[in-house]
Amino acid sequence: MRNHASDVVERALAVLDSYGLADLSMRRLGAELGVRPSALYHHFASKQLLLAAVADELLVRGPHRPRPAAWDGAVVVVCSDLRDAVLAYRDGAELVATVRAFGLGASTPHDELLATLTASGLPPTAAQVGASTLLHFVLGHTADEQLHLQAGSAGAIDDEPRDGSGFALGLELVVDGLRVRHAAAGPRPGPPLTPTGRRPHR
Amino acid sequence: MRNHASDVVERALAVLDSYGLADLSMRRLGAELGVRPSALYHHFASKQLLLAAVADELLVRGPHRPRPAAWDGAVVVVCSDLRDAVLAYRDGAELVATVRAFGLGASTPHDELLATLTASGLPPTAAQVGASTLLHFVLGHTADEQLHLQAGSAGAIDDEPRDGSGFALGLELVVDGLRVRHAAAGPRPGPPLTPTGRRPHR
DNA sequence: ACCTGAACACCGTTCAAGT
DNA sequence: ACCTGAACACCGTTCAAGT
Repeated sequence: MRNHASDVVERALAVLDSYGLADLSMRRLGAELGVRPSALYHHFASKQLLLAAVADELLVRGPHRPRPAAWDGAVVVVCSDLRDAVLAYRDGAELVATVRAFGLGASTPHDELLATLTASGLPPTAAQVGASTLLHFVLGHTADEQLHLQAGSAGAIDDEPRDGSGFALGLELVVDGLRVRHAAAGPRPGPPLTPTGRRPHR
Repeated sequence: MRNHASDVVERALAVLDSYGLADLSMRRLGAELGVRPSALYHHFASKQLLLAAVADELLVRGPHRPRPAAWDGAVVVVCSDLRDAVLAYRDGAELVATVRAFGLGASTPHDELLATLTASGLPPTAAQVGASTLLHFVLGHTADEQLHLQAGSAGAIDDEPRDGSGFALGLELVVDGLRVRHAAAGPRPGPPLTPTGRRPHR
């Protein structure tokens, strides 16, 4: 089939969106590409590295809105871009969180948050904690939303429905005395989430 | 061998602490109990349910310090207890987070946080977001600590060492205008983390 | 009540060999 | 450069049958 690494990543994104992260196996992906699973190891040394590449591609495909000059406004936009990027693919938040946990992936949102918070005048330790906290917040909460939406559509877990209108209603974060107003974006209108926990951005 | 469900949970905690969550398989656990893997399904309908019971037991074994009367002080203690509970077993934070993500487990910390924030006079939506955010923060950050400590000891991932002195250095959370001071506990002395990402509490 | 034995339908990964 | 074929060492789960 003469696939490129980019073909593999693209197909992986399609499998992810259609069947979810749990069903994104090397064997499944190989079959989808008309290739033996072992062939994938020519392109990626491990599944972890493959997933890292998939997560990076997912983030690249997300929105990249212009950053406001003010650091607190910039933080809001970075977090919103991240949220929209992971919501565009099924299990996107879980994927990015997993890759991050393993210390892989480009981690552009983390770097940008850290740079923004540092540029705001925060001491390095506070900026590190702030960036880490914001990422946990956005990815964790968004993963919850996606997971519960899928559970609801699959009928796997019965749970009272959560409001999916936004992930940081009226929330503020104060890092070492400096305020990040609505740091993780307030309730936004936007199209509602699909029952698969996926939402097209733009 | 005539095991009880409680024997299975106890042994699972031992396996978790010795070999980590990834190596806690039904087959491994069965072997450790001198029993076929299928025997475990007499006690728990699925691995998920087993893990939920293990996570609950882990939380029960954690510290339960008295809650201050003031709601913001109580939040600090609830979060600190949670942190110490999950730090007492290898991969504890990851385990509890996983179980929580699947909507299983007693979720006592979540309920208590929600009750505390609600009692503070927060509107229900803000209390929900606050409880969820605090949990993501504590579990996410603690999981990072444990994971990176293990990675360091195993030499699996090379990464600049993070300071493990605390997980919320000088951090405050403001939910809907009401301040939760040092909500997730500041730097505490306490014994340092072991290289396996585990710390005996008390 | 608790467990065995055997099977089913899967995993990630390695590696010599092919084209 | 990309892939096959075959193997290795695993998974979770089901289910009739044993004690």
